[in-house]
Amino acid sequence: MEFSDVILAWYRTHKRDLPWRNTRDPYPIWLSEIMLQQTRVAQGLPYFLKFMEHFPTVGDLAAAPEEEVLKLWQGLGYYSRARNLHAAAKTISREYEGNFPQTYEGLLKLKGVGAYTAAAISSICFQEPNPVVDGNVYRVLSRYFGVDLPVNAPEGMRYFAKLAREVMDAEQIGDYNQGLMEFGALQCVPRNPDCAACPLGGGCEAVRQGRVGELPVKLPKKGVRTRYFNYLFPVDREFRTLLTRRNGPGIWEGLFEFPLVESGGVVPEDGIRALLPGAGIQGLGEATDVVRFNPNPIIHKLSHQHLYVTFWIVHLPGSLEGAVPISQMHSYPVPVLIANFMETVKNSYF
DNA sequence: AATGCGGGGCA
DNA sequence: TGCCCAGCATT
Repeated sequence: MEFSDVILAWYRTHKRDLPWRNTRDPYPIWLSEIMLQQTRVAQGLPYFLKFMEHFPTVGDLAAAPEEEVLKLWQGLGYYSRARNLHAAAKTISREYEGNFPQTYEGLLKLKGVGAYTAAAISSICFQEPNPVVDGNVYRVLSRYFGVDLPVNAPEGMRYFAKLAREVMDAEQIGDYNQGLMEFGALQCVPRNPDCAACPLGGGCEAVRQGRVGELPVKLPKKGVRTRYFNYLFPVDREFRTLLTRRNGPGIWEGLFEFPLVESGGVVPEDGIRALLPGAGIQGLGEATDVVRFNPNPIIHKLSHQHLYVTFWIVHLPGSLEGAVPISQMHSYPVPVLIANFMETVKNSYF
């Protein structure tokens, strides 16, 4: 048996029963593919179920306000995926009369759909023979064929794209693609794979050379940036607060947050008042009282940034312009960091 | 060609 | 702690 036959045979007996399998309807396939970009199945699954329930069709998704889409996406990260998902739904609904493009090239035009996702949808839904190349595929191919080109550099990406096409099974492309990814996720795992139990064992170049632990090769990524965030949680006379939308570019674009002042380091208790104007919010200067909420900064780690976050309670004697009742602040799409604070402050303060 | 973009799980 | 995850858009 050659490579693709082993993958297909393995897939038939090991495939997980997931809700987007056993369908060729592009809507759930597309939704799952977007959600699973850089995201584990276990993390994306509940979001998929939630979205399918709220938006049974692409038309339902297109008709929703972006804020509602972001709220449902809250916690899944990489929020541009949600905004692009929504934009693509509008395109499909309004320009394509609710029908998905049925070719790789057509799918590629949709916002948020790149080479991987176009290959996945076109192969699974329309049997177009395009190989998917994701993190799983890089790992399996680099090991089985003993390729040590960096998978995150252009030359390596071109090489693996070509290799992937050469070894695919064009006749059963949908199952082959899903099988190869499933194989990477369950058998050819990143660390300490059980090569003794691998159906490809005999033909694996990495096993033969004793280099399983070295492959795939990845170029080091840039270090993380450290930032200091001071969130001002205004509480006015009528127990209302202020939430503003983050307009990009940058992290959490499209999500809401409390007035924010960034500083060069952790701000002492007697230093916060001088920073209030930095939030650019009228009325904060009239605060009777500004109290640090968390004694030590909350360290919120993102892939590319480490945030040291302090929340400050800003008591206002008057009435705040454009404020939202504290009882309703939970309905806004916010970063996990803000959601956690809202939950804590609700339990400990009010 | 390089960089930025979340959050969670695991050894 | 560092690495990885069904990648993409932007520069």
